[in-house]
Amino acid sequence: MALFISEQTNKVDKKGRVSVPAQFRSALGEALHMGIAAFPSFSLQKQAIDVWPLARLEQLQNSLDANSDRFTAGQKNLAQLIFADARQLSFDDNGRVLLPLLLLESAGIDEEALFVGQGRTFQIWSPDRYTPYKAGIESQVSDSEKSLSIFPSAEVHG
Amino acid sequence: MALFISEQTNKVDKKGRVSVPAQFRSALGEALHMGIAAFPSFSLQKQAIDVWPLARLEQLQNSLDANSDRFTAGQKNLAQLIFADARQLSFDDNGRVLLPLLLLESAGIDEEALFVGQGRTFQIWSPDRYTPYKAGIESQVSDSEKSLSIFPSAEVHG
DNA sequence: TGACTTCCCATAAAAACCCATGATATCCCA
DNA sequence: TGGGATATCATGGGTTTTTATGGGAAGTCA
Repeated sequence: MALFISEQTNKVDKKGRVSVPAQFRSALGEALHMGIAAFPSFSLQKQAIDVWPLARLEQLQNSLDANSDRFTAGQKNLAQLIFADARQLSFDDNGRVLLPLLLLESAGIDEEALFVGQGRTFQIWSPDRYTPYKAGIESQVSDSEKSLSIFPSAEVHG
Repeated sequence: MALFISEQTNKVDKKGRVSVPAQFRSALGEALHMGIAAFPSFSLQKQAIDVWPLARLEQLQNSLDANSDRFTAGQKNLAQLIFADARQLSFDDNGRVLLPLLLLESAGIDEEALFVGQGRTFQIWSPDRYTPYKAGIESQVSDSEKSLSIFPSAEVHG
């Protein structure tokens, strides 16, 4: 499955429907039919919505089944919370999903939903919340980190 | 995949399309079909556009998945920003890509786009911005650096 | 019944696709 | 080696398709 990249703002209609950006849908590929899981982003203190392809949740469960000992108690708790809070979303014929009210509220989303690619997953933000959040992230990257190749191994392998 | 070298200026038409130099396209080889990712260059304070073959982004994601501990917090943030700011561009039958307005604006590109090879990646500049930038770079190379047989690794790797 | 979905159709804007052209560059053969 | 024939390239413009979005009708569940 391809990566989720780029940002895009789409409208939330009065029924709570939003178009998932076409690029994200095609990045899902086969996984499109399985659907996606959305839950308040724990890493962001529930400021936004995290979206995973359902297959990724299955992977997590498989991991837990197979190597339970490799997870800390905290990680297991987190997994529990994710399974509890996640909502499975499915696509209509136009590539839209219905965002449950609970999720919209927790992310402070009203009329517009901002989709943000994060590689293997993506997020959905209220534009108002995203702007300052992103500025914060940017300020946490030092100039030297910006100018150096982001690949630790790039200098070695070339 | 071959390297991106040389400079070339091409026109941006009113639809926002630009021909990617044929040499760059052939340097992409197979990667041409995967497409490329373009984002405001962090190392250049967003003065220009950085372009990576999509495969390079995938490499980065794989790296993050496998060796998360080898990255600094700042590098992880930078990766997040890249995934958010990058736009996936694909080629039409004539070797053109559609440059999103946001990227054109951030790079100050109007009618002409200057492609600059950077080895494994390339940049896209507004010609107006590039000229003084390049002059600055040149002035920062000392005479001794110019005259030395450069690059320690050149003799090693060949 | 009433709230909420799901399914269907309509539409404007944007993007992808297709074809045409002039300018270079490359090839080929006498 | 000259020079016409042949590709390739950059560029423009029209047409078709996709995308995002809205709303109605039918279906579902409590």
